[in-house]
Amino acid sequence: MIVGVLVELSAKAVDKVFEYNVPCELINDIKVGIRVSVPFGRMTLEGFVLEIKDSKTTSKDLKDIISIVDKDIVLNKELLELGKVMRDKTLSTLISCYQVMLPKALKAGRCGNIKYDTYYKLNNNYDDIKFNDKQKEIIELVKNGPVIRKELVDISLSSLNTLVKKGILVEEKSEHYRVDYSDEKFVKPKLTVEQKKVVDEVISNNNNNTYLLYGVTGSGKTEVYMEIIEHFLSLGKTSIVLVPEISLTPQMINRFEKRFGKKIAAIHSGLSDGEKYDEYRRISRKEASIVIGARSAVFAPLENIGIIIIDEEHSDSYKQSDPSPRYHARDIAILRSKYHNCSVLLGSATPSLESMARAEKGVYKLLSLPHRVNGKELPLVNIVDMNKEIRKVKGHFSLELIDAIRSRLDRKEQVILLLNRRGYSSFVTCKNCGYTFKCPKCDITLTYHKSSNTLRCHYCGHGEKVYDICPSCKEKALNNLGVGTQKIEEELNKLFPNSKVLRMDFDTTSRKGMHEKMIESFKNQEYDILLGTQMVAKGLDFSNVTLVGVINADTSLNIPDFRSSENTFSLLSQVAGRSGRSSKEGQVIIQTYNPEHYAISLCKKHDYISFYKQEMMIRRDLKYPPYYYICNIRVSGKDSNYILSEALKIKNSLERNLYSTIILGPSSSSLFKMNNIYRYNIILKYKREDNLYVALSKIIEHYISNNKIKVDIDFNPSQMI
DNA sequence: AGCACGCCGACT
DNA sequence: GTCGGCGTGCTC
Repeated sequence: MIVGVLVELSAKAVDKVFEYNVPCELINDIKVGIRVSVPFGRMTLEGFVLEIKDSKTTSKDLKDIISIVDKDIVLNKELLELGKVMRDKTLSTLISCYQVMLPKALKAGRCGNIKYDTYYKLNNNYDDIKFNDKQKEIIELVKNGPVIRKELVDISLSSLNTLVKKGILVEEKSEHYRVDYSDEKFVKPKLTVEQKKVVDEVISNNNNNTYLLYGVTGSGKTEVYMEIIEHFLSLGKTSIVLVPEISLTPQMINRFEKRFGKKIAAIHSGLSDGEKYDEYRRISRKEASIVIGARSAVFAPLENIGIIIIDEEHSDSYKQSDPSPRYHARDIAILRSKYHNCSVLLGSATPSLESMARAEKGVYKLLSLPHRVNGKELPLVNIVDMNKEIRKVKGHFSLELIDAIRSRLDRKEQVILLLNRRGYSSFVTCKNCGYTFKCPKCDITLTYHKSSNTLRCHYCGHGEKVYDICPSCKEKALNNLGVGTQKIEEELNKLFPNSKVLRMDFDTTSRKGMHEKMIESFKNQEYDILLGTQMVAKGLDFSNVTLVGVINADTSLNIPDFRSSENTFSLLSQVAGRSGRSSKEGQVIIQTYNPEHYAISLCKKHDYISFYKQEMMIRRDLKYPPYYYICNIRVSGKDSNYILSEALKIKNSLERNLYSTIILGPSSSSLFKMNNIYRYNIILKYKREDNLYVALSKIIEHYISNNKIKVDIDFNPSQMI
């Protein structure tokens, strides 16, 4: 038997099928999609069997497969095909596409460990032997059926082994899952008319549709998801729910567990590799039929999928950007939905412009939930103009925000404060008027480069000198921005010495389980104020929170990215939605130096539609998505001169081969020199370019086995650093 | 990724 | 004359 094997090395040069002979003793166990161990050059590698080329013959020119790694298939037919489409769409290696689908324990070159429970039971014919007291005790314990080892208290392993040796006891092993879900029953809430309508639409139309569910914060999207899942469960179909990792908290998993019990498998970063492996096996064995997880859960090996749900669909966490393959979970979901002939449901209070535009064109079907389930209006949003407040503020707090916090503390209500700290790049603003430097061609914030004391645009490479006088108000008040949560915490402690502040940011939540613990203790009202970065904005549901304060709305607005307005609008809307979620009225206070910016003023009105329309006009004028696609070509290496000259060559070659594409750059990256690696970006903007994949593949081909330069291609990048 | 092959500089 | 530098190419 001859099989085609893809080995575990993720390099373009070896990203192809190699043929091997299968020795006779392995023939019966060989299946497509299995993991095998093979000799490769002087190495021994693991890989996946992709095809059975010839079931009869063998060839002298081929090497033999060494062994089969695990007896079960790790990649089914659907995933094997999906990987090939992914490779073609992302221009990455096939092996990397397969590896990203699997939990660590099942990736080629890794091994997982399975935990077992040991049981002891009585062998059928054991009499006519003399027992001592200990042995009689054991027999007494196990005579009514198998007993698990850990329940045999005070009994040593050696006495058990003796009985096993004598053939009196039989030892049995069964797999033990490290994660367990309760099966408590739960009364489901009654849906509103609005919610029911959405559910009916999705379940009645049992076709291959992509729905965009635009539902305001607190409109009960999760309830809708669960109702739809239940419907498909009753038809014997499975479901996938994708959630941004940050909102995949025990609080959230609990809601699904209460409704579906052991039917769910939740895959999140809080699980160990072993626990993830166990969850994955429960899915493969059809023991779990509802998978909840972050981006990679879109590859869950479910069969007979009824619905794929992507919650907070605008979240950039659905795009994998760092290691290749640079895929978007939404694209994968849609590909899988075609295979399963099921629908995809994208949900958000602030849909991405791409999705909304598709819904408008009729590519997606638009559904909406315009009201909150508690019947309350969305919270009142007050904008504090920090330009006017500047002489009255104490540290980073305006008097208005201080008063509002004080009144909640007096009423024993809770406060969430958002310190907006998206991104890492530094930019220059005017302390006096809020002016920021923008690129005249690209309309994005210029980034400050300390080494050359210049401001640069990362899109087109435009650069200008830094002045210390603001061109707008002529004051000498320019500064580099960036505040930390510790600083704000100190200010809070001074302003409200009797209040308990819980600080939640990357530093305080990096220890395993801390994020969950903090959310739990804030919910139990052990703290008065929750101060945090982006992570306090999503999905949290605290009934006693009646005030949300945004310390600095502008930071995300000033990020050098064409999506900065969109990201700001959605962040502010999301965090505003944390206020007034139960019977008490909610309020939101947003501090900003740009009160008239549409991303902020329209957030005050909770007016997503107007924001969408205004932002779309800008995107059209500046040729950004969703009007144009963007592709980023990142060229990196140690020799700066060589990298730049090759980047220019790439640009020239693209200019010769592409006809309707706008080519920008090469421009130096904001992390221009990182670990002594220099980076340049070439950005492509195109509507339709038939020759694009061919042209880009040729470039990749050209640099195969050139280790002085690395060329990475990112279609629809979420950010371009 | 590894490892061999191969073609030019400074050495016993 | 040889040792070794690492650029190039191959691995079923």
